[in-house]
Amino acid sequence: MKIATYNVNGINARLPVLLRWLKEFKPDIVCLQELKAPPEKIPEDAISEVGYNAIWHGQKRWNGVAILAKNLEIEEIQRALPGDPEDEQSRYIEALVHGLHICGLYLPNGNPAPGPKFDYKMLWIKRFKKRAKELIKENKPCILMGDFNIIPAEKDVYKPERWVDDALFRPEVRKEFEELQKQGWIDAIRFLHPEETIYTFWDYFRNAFSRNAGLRIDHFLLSPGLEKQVKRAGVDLEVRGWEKTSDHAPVWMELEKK
Amino acid sequence: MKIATYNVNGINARLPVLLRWLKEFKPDIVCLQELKAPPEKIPEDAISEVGYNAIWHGQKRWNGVAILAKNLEIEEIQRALPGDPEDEQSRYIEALVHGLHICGLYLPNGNPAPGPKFDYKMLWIKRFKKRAKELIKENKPCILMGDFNIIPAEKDVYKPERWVDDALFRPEVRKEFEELQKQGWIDAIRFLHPEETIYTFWDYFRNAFSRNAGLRIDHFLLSPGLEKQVKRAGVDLEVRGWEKTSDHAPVWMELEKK
DNA sequence: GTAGATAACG
DNA sequence: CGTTATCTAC
Repeated sequence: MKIATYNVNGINARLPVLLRWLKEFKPDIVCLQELKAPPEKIPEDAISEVGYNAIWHGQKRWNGVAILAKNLEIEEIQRALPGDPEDEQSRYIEALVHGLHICGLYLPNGNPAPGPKFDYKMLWIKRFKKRAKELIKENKPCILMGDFNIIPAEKDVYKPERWVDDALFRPEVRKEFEELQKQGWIDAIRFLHPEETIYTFWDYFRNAFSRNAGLRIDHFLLSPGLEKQVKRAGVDLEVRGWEKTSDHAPVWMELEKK
Repeated sequence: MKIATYNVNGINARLPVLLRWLKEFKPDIVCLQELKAPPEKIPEDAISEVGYNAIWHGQKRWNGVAILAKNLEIEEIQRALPGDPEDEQSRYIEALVHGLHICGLYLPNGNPAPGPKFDYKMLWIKRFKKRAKELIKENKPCILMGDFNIIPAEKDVYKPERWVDDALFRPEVRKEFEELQKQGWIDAIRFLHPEETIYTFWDYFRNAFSRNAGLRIDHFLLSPGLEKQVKRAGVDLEVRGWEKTSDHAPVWMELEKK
């Protein structure tokens, strides 16, 4: 069972790349972020034609998350992060797929920090931690996955010193990521590759990808015990090199049967 | 000697189509309109690579005219229509090419009429007639060519009754086109094809091209005597059917040696 | 419908 | 840099 997360940066602009990736890399369960399309403009038919079911939470211009599954039913649980009925941003979706509890998230970027956007990010994280704690208590296999917009540690960014004041790397944000792990969640990529330099995002500008000036901000957080079923994980770097590609690469992990 | 006029509707958006047309149809002298690009963004190198010299009069967003010539020198005469130093719109360019006096023009659309835009159109036409009269007096071979935004007669529009109040077809505008002809200028297309239905423009919307819901608004006006050298003229309809094409088709005429 | 400019967001 | 939306013009 191959599970992947991919910030597409515009599902319609990315459609050829997305479809090619689905066809060539065949992930079983996928969380997408930054659809940047209203619900009615999600290319459902094209996704269906390559064999995927899908549920999504889109909004007019920005954000937007989806869960795709290949020949598997997707049972939606909720499509909003609890804790703030006023929150209009479509950044969260939760479903049961193949007995797995999947939470797809697109955590706020938060820049510039400090400021209202950073405040929103911190509040969003607090709401998310609350939901994460509930899920831990359920004691069922669960994955929190998506674009966290959090660089967990110095080794997850090409030049840490340049990022100290950035909302993706500020100490209070990293601390929240640590606290999630203290709840019991396991950072799958780091669990399998404790020391390796692994990036999932490279800015479009200044040839960031060819210079490998990247960040690791797309993550899988596994509920306790699930790590025993994860033997392989990685980043589809090749996709980041395709024409008209996203600034993120797809990130994947393989889940073995118990 | 093949001479052509083509409203490209954005020279950069149209570059593949323009280059393909130049390579396949090999016009010797070309007037372009609606470059929609500032002078520094005219793709000079690409045009040069397919064998054309060029001069242009571009402006930031709209309008913009150019003269291209294949292996021929272009001697610029002026790049503004005389008569209003305040006029900022780049709609006129004049040059000597191969002994021919070429005036490339993009006459204002003028809609909605009545209104300031229509007033500007009428004033522009008056200035243009003045220059045209001067050119007639010079008694040298000269062609006024480009997008006139004038439908000369009922047979030049698919549904005349729908266009009576349009700035392209209003009686006072048609009258000005007639007056140009009274100065001595000869409408080359109509001279060769007195009765044929010939269109040069089809709206993008409502499948105007496939319904042949077109207009004839791109013209060649020949100085007296030049008509004897023109034996063939037409519209490159095929180009209007290409991918990412302009709403105008290229219009051409062939000039024989005396 | 299409193009270009601009603004917002990342 | 690059995506989407809005605006303007045609």
